[in-house]
Amino acid sequence: MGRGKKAITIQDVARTAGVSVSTVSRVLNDKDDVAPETYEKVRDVIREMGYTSSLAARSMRSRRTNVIGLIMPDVGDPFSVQVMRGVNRAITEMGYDLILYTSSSHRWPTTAERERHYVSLLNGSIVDGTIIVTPAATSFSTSAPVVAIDPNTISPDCSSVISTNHAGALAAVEHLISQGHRRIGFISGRPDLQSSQRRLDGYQDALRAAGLPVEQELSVTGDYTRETGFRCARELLSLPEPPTAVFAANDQSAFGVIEAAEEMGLRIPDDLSVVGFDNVPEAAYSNPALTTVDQFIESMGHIGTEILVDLIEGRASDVTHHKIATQLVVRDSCRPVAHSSSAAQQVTV
Amino acid sequence: MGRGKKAITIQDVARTAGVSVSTVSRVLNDKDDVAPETYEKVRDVIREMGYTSSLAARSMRSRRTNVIGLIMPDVGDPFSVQVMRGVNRAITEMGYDLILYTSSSHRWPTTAERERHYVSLLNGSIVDGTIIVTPAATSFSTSAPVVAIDPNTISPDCSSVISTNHAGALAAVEHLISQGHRRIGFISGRPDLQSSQRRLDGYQDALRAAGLPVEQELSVTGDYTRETGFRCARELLSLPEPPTAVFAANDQSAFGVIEAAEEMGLRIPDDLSVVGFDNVPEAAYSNPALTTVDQFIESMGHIGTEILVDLIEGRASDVTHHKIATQLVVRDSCRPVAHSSSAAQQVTV
DNA sequence: CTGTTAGCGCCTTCAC
DNA sequence: GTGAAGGCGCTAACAG
Repeated sequence: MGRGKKAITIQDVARTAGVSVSTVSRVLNDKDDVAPETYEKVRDVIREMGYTSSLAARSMRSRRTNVIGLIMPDVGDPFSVQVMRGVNRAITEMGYDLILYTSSSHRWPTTAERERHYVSLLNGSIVDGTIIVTPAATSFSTSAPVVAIDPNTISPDCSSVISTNHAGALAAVEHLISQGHRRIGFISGRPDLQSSQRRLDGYQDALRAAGLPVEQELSVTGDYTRETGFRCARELLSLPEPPTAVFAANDQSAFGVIEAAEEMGLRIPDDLSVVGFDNVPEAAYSNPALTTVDQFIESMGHIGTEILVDLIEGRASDVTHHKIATQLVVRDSCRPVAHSSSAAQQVTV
Repeated sequence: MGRGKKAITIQDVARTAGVSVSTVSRVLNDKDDVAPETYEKVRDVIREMGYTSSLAARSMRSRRTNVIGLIMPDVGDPFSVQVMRGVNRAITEMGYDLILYTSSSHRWPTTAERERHYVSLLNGSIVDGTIIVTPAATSFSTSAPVVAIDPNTISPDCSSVISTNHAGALAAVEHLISQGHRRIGFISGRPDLQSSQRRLDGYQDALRAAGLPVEQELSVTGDYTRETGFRCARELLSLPEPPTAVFAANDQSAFGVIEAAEEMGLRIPDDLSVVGFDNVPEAAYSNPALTTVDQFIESMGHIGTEILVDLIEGRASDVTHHKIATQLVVRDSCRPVAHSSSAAQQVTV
């Protein structure tokens, strides 16, 4: 609707209802010491005028807005979207509103600075607390609580939610090994994230446990994006002796691997086995359906929100680091190496 | 980081810089009447203290926050995500910040009421204007401008961005007809949206133009979701005389159709041709790759933002309704009916 | 029960 | 070029 219509304030409501602003405020905040008839009358006026109290003014007076902030690195990537779903479900249950903050990355030199800017912008202003997904920053100066989903390696002194990345990676690589794969490539995630580091450890530990060599050339550094997964896969598959299987640190990277393999004329799983990590919804729909490690991302968002609300409402005060158990999900992107064409290849060599 | 740390205010900055708050305010807003040395000093103090002005207080005084709001029906659905990408790119270019508002749906009886709540909550408060995606509400009482992406049928008196839905649907169905399909099913979208209505019109007009009958049973009402697409497809394919092709009003529905077809043992495109609408990124990755109508969703978000910013900055005052041209994208989910098994079926009947 | 009085943190005249 | 005062819309004491 058009311009010029000045927003109606609590004053307008008070005037037309014939009461004082404080009475309206009381009704707004459901204080009990208001006469039923007055309450009704004010409620009616509020409804009729379509009045909504100004978030800005409200948050300036009371230290509670019932709004929580969510800061994510990139809207649109499946991981973040899943976290958001969990957060959204949680706030619904707990009676909060959600504000997602995002911004022009180019105005800030580094992601970390950008994040810090948002946190201080939101926190102690219009938001009671903030959830930050895969943070690059390691500390925040703010009066309101912050919880990190998939935190940085520099363990921040804020609460966090993370999954059992090491165990998950172990399970994924063991699965591959049990299928007879000996040359297993690895594409890591964003190096600054705990999850990435732990998955690399898991990969290497699985190899060692099976008595396999940990070869440098089979392990390349990615950043959890599809594009990088694609590039890294090309690199791995162009090796003189390419891997027969690739463990990608997340599903996005795994999709990149599949794309690269297809482009190079390799069939999955016949010529190359691929395992991802995350179990984003797309993993089930991809072709072939992706074998991956479920880390219950939605739950991570949900639990993170619960922790945050506990902090906000004073039910908790310590920093907590919640761990979520992962689970291997076997689908169609892997098969025993014996039947793969690489085996045939070995014969010819 | 921890609790208790009271947020630092402009007063703190003023005190430690040895100037008055108004001087700090001037520096903050880049007013020119500040002595260079004072400016430098204040800037330094601000940086050192890590001060960020309170969004709440700021937006209460000045009618400009450089933040625009985005309200979408469901975070996570590909259409909304694409719009968000476009909006995000636009605000980056124009130096704005973005706040996405979402909330507990159960607290509000209808989507429309919820939307109105957000608009009045954000607008005239912490946001200079709002973009609303596929709105259910038809009007908003607010002082700040609003632009709708894919607006409601009740043409709202706010600016909007929409694509040439009729032409797009026409092209899609003509494509199917040119391949020999005569029984073409249609799954509509959310009935309250202009886009859905126009796509239905396009479907019917294409049929009529080709001299084909418009049969009631071949046209079912969906709501742009994958689940409903799935249900509708089962319905269509269970008909005594099922269609040989289905035009789904959007890609999500089309994915549902593909899923349903597979579950019923039909192969795509051999046994059933499918066309979608939107050309979301997933359409290219699906199996088979989906033939669809591109409506350049990201551009819709980008252009919508440009319109909004023009409104905010006073460069425009009229409501504008921007149209984006659609384009048919042929991929692998359709094939001429002559080779399909339905043709064989006709022989046996 | 309800109205009056102070500000919350900031920006904007208006003096100096 | 800079400071002081007023008020944005609202809530939280206090009075009555």
